[in-house]
Amino acid sequence: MAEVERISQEDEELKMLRHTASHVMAQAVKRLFPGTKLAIGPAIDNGFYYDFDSEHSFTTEDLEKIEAEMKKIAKENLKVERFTLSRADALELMKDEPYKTELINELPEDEEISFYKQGDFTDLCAGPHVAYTSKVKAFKLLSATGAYWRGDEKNKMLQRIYGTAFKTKDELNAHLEQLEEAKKRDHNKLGRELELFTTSDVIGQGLPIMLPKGARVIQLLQRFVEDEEQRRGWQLTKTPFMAKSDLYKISGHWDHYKDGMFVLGDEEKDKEVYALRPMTCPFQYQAYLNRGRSYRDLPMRFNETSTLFRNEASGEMHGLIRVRQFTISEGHLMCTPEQLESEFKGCLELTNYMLETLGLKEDVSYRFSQWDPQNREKYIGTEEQWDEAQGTMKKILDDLDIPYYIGIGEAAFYGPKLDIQIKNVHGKEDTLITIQIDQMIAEKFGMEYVDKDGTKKNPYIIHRTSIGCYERTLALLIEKYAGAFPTWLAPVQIKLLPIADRHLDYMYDIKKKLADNGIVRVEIDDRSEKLGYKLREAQLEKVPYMLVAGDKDIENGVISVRSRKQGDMGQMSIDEFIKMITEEIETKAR
RNA sequence: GCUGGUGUAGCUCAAUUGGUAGAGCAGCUGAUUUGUAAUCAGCAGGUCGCGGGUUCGAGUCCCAUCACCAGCUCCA
Repeated sequence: MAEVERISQEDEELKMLRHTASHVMAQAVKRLFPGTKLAIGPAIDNGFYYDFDSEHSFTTEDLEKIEAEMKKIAKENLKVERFTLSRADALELMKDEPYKTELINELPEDEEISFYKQGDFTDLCAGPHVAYTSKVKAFKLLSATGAYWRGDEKNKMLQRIYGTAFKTKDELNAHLEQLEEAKKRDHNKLGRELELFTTSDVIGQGLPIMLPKGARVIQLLQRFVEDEEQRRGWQLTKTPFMAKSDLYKISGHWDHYKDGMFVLGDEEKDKEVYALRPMTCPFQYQAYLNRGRSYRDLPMRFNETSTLFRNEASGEMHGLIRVRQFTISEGHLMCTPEQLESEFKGCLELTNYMLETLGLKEDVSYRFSQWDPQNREKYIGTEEQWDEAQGTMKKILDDLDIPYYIGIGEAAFYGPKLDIQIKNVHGKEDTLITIQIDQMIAEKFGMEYVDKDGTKKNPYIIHRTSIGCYERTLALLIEKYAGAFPTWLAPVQIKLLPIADRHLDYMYDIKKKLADNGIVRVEIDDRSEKLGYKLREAQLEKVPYMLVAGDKDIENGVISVRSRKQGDMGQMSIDEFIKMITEEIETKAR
């Protein structure tokens, strides 16, 4: 299948409309805040933005004013006209716009310099646009935030206003409603409400506390992953959470990643400096180096449920998606060049199996992350080595028919990656899983094997995760299922509801019987009679099964079953129920 | 790290221009014994994120700091 374009589902017309909306917004801002300088204002997925440089910092109230002005501009029904200028005339026209001037100066010699004009507003722009401002009628400004000029943190921070626009008011309202719905599924809100995790001011940023229910889900995932990996020939290691700086100097992390590490001690003063590990690689390599290896030992597949520490910048943290301490289903695979393709395939198959089981398979996309030859200091190795590693990966991806897109500059410092990307409920994309080929680091660590011909060679290394890191994966699962986990993963699978106090003992018997059959994620609501069946929504909706018992059930020795999926299932014997739920858990049904 | 916003009870939110911190839900106690979204009564719950300052007096104003949120940059 090879490289694919990421096709935007939006049609060109909608893009044009949004682009024009961004011009209308810029026009409104110029009218209301005359000194404002313009940067850029494109259409994006789901909307548009414009970056401004202004003394005034835009507030929510300003957004309302700008919206009102935009409505006026739409009403004025200005014609949107395109014209072109010579470079000199273009620079003259934009002499008060430093950002536009910079853009004009960087346009290639032979490029046509086009402008779009609507009434009192003219903007440097490649277009295209809709013909009249009156087309921009169903729009809404969403937020005012900061953004660096040209996306570079060394540049000035500008003010970005995001908005969205649709052809009709109905479509706009539907979209806004969708945004509200997404907020409700947000793992950072829902996960706290459901008591999966919390945070604490005195523990610190990016260090979530897993509450019993969240810890339970992660434990279930972890057992599932470790068992499956073992089945597929992976060997578990347990390596230290920290090491002397020596280790990271060999791996190159000390030079390339030190800012991202928690360093214990002072390099100037202390004889030895330690650092918490930001990745597992160099530790598992030591396991490989335990003794001499032969080609007969390969492939060697090491896995580890590995806790890592990364000193992320303070503004980066987000719920369980971006944290400073996390636990990843880590693995490193040492193999011969001949084995690389089939082993890579094995890693991918394992990953796909995990994604399918979790129900996330249809939500991911594949990114072939390559180095950026323009930014050499970010990477180790020679151009030849990178060409070879990327060539190998390309061949593998093509042979495996993976529909990928390319991400330049997204590679690890030691090699290319296949990143499996997923979007959260707000449409923001993150890496869930990564599989990387590394043809460079084995040599640095002196990792060798004796080949058939008696010569020593460096193995190829695949760095990979099978399910990603548990915190992030949990976050995505919370959002995917809106907190209603599949039965096999649900922290509480069954809620027992006695009708009245006198039915409580019966429920304790039921609970014991379930426990005897290995079903322990069970809660008795022993206050249900006190609450008058006032059941908390969050709990009720998120629990796969509720078992109710009253006089009639006890008389017949049965329970009344209510399933989240199927509703009222009527009465059944406890044995029947156990059989049913056990099967559901075993098949990991969604 | 940068830009902007937000921190009042477990949760959702009040508190005139600076003048004694309130409500609903949740919790606890008691009554009620009821077939699935709200039974009744009572009780308790707060160093207004933390620390300074201004003031006769600060939840309200100022400074600093921590955390949370949106975005940028960075990243699993």
